[in-house]
Amino acid sequence: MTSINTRNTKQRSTLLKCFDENKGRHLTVEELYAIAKNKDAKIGIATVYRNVKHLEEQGVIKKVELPDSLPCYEMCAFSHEHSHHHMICRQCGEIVDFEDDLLEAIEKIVEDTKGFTITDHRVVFYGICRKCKG
Amino acid sequence: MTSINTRNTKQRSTLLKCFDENKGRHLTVEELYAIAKNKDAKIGIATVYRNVKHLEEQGVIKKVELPDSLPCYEMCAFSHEHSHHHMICRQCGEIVDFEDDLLEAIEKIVEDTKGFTITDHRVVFYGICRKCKG
DNA sequence: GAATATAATGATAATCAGTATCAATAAGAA
DNA sequence: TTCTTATTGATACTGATTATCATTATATTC
Repeated sequence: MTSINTRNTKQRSTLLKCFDENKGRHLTVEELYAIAKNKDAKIGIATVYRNVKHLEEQGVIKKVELPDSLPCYEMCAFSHEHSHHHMICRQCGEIVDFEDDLLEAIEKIVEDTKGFTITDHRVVFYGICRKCKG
Repeated sequence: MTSINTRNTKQRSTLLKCFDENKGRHLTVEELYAIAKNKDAKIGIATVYRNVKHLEEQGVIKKVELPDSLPCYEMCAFSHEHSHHHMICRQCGEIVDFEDDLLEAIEKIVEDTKGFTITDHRVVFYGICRKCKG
């Protein structure tokens, strides 16, 4: 379970536990820091930044960048189980996930016409959610 | 041609001219500042930031946020003429535009299943471009 | 065209997210 | 237990963006 040049510290497993207990949420570094503080009041913000970078490099968590907001992170396990994209409501700001692999057809067309081999994509839809439509 | 509570300054039209002469490019604030300096050596960076925000609010330019990079701006006229998305090559970093309205089918599905009325979308594809594939 | 009100400017201080530094700590191998 | 060094916490620093403020200049009114 131990990687080369990596040590399993109390802080790192605390942060992993935070992600694990918040599957399905996207956490900013500050949010993660606040949650982690409840488990380890002495944890430092720099440690949170360092471990977020580290866990992202290890492929444990995934960065989610939505427009006009700070980057968020979520567990890869979750995002793999449910390959999903994001919809943002222009009115209430709520972020709704939706599972989907409908983009594959589009990717095929782009690959054919542009000679561009697509490995990944990020998609955000904007609109008005069901709730705000009343 | 004059809006309420708005004055057409030399600096603002300089910046508009910069955008107009760079249609199809995405400019960061710093890039815009450098280009504008050639036309008006005395223009200040704060003025560039202020006018970018102003022009965006007026719907004259559009913010383009790509992952892991600074926000860019482009003229809306251009982005309307050619509704386009972005492909980023993982190898050389080149950003390729592609025109498309293939997402409409997907939007219809999302609207039907989620009750979410979609008004806009932002899409980034990642992959390897033709050049890098050799 | 002069007077006027105030939007806009330029310079720069302040803010904010994220990174670098560094001495102290602690994980894990020997 | 000893030892190497990855990691930590505190904090200084950086770079991008925003706020402040005295000054300038636009556009309206006379």
